[in-house]
Amino acid sequence: MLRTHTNGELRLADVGKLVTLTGWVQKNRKMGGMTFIDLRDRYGVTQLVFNQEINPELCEKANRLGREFVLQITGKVAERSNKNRNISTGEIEIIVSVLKVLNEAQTPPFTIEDETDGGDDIRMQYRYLDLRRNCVRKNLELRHKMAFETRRYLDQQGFLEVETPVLIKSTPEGARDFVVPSRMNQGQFYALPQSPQTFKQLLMVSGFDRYFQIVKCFRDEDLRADRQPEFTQIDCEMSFIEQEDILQMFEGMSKHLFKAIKGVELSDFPRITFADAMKFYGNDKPDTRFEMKFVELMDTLKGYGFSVFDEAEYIGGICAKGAAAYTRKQIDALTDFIKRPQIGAKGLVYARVEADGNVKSSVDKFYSQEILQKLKEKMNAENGDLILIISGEKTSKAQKQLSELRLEMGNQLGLRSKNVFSCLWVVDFPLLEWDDETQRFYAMHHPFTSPKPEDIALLDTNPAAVRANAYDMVINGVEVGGGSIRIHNSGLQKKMFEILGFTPEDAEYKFGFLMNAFKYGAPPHGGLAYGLDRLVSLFAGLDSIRDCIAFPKNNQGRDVMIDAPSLIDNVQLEELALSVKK
RNA sequence: GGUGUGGUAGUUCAGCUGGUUAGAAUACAUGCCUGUCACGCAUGGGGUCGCGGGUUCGAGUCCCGUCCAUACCGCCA
Repeated sequence: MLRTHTNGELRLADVGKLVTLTGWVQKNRKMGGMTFIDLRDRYGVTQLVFNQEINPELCEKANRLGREFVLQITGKVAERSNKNRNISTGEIEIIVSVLKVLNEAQTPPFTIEDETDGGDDIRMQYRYLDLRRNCVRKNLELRHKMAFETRRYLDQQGFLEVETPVLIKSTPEGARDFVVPSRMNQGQFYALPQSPQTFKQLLMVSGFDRYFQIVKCFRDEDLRADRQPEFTQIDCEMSFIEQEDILQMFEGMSKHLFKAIKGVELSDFPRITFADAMKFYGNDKPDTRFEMKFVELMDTLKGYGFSVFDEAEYIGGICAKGAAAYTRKQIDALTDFIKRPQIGAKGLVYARVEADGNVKSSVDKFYSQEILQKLKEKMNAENGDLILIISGEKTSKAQKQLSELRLEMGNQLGLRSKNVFSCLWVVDFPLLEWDDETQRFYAMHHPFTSPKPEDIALLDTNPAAVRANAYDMVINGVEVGGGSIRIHNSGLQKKMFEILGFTPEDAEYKFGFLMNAFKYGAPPHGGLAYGLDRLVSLFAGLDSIRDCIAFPKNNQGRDVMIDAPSLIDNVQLEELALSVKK
């Protein structure tokens, strides 16, 4: 070993020991007669002292050390005369007697500190330096701990981690596949898995009744702060279970993680149906850290000559507690916010409930105080509250807009603290989703999701109304996981493919292996997959999942550090029998 | 594919209504400094104002195009 201790472990009790440390120069403070160097590694920082009077040559040598030089030093642990209470090793320092430069370093393009002077771009380009920063390293440590606790919990519950292949078959349902050309089978392509979905179902057929895998998944879609082209799932599947068993098992896992990692005891997760989530929050992943539920106002406000409302298919309001003091300027800003093209609302109606109980609205022309009092009652508003109302010609669109407004108000009123965790299950998702553009149904979850038994009859008459045995785990408005009870009957699976517009040949070509497997005794099964990146971000209070990924891609799907993707040379193309369009 | 924001020193940014030699902080270098820990003080070097075109006597600033970054919408079974 090149060292006897790390830079985070020496304390007063170690005073007098002769130690050897290694690490990077965090800071070199030259005081003239003496020099202090902060030596950093992953465990912390230890101060080194060099004294001109005691050892002038060594002190001179220390003065020439730049940031990020790699050192090995030997010296005696001493108590500091001036202690630094801010760091764990702040009561001691090392009086260095031997100094060896293990490697020199160029000056890094940004400072290696929590409050770095580097922007995102330069930090990503030099990610290996960025990862030296305390705050970034901590995120990866948290990620490790969460993966470890996940394995511990699932192992205790009898789950087996089984690896599934990464080179698989392209089945372009849903997200676009990343595709890999085959050299030995020219003109043919593997796809990278969007999830190990079919494989974990096959493992159920094989009798691995409790499977999990912490696994990379790939989707070739546009990126977001919470979306990377490659991301990690905690992928789980169980046999001989019902929906309730899955919810219990993974609610238990979430509770375990919160307890083990954050020391937080969670109470049981409330459950809300998809229909109610849309009705009360306009969102299938509601942020339930705060109430501010939608109140539908068609009966209250329609038919009084205000044409915008009279012609609306939906009128809905939220009640912002204590926000009646909002100025005209603030309300105008909210109006601008929801009018942005991304949200696209036409306008915002507001009603202030004043201190005396009177309601003052932006549509007083059309509504008497009597009606406004009814509105106040319906909204369950108290004096000092602000009622915000959005209407629209299409219910789903207006609810979406109101949802954005609700979240923004939550932000503005400070109701979305990163230290509060509100978990719930959203259940009873629709099985199918109609797409106007292609004039066909798509599976809302995926084509292996089973319909609720009581809704199966509707498959032929009203497919849009069929509910699925599908569920999402939502924490603080983040969809951290989702899953379903699967179809385990080849006949029903065949019917699903039919409804989804697959020809029998198509279904056979893409998923024949699965339907075939179901003929050989498939057990009832179902599962769930967590987005590990999102879960870690949530635990760490990060704004972007990039911050908990060691080497993430940028907005264009590029790794700017290694400069990928890149061109390949003609020899490679020829081997693959590919040509690239110019 | 679309909308918004941004691109100026190694880095993070300021630079107004177009007008002298483009600034600050930090980083870096040199010197001074024996208890610093965001050390301090002094001095210094450092610029293709993303790129191309246009308007103008004159463009970092205005216009057009383009590239890059970023947030969001579409997309994400």
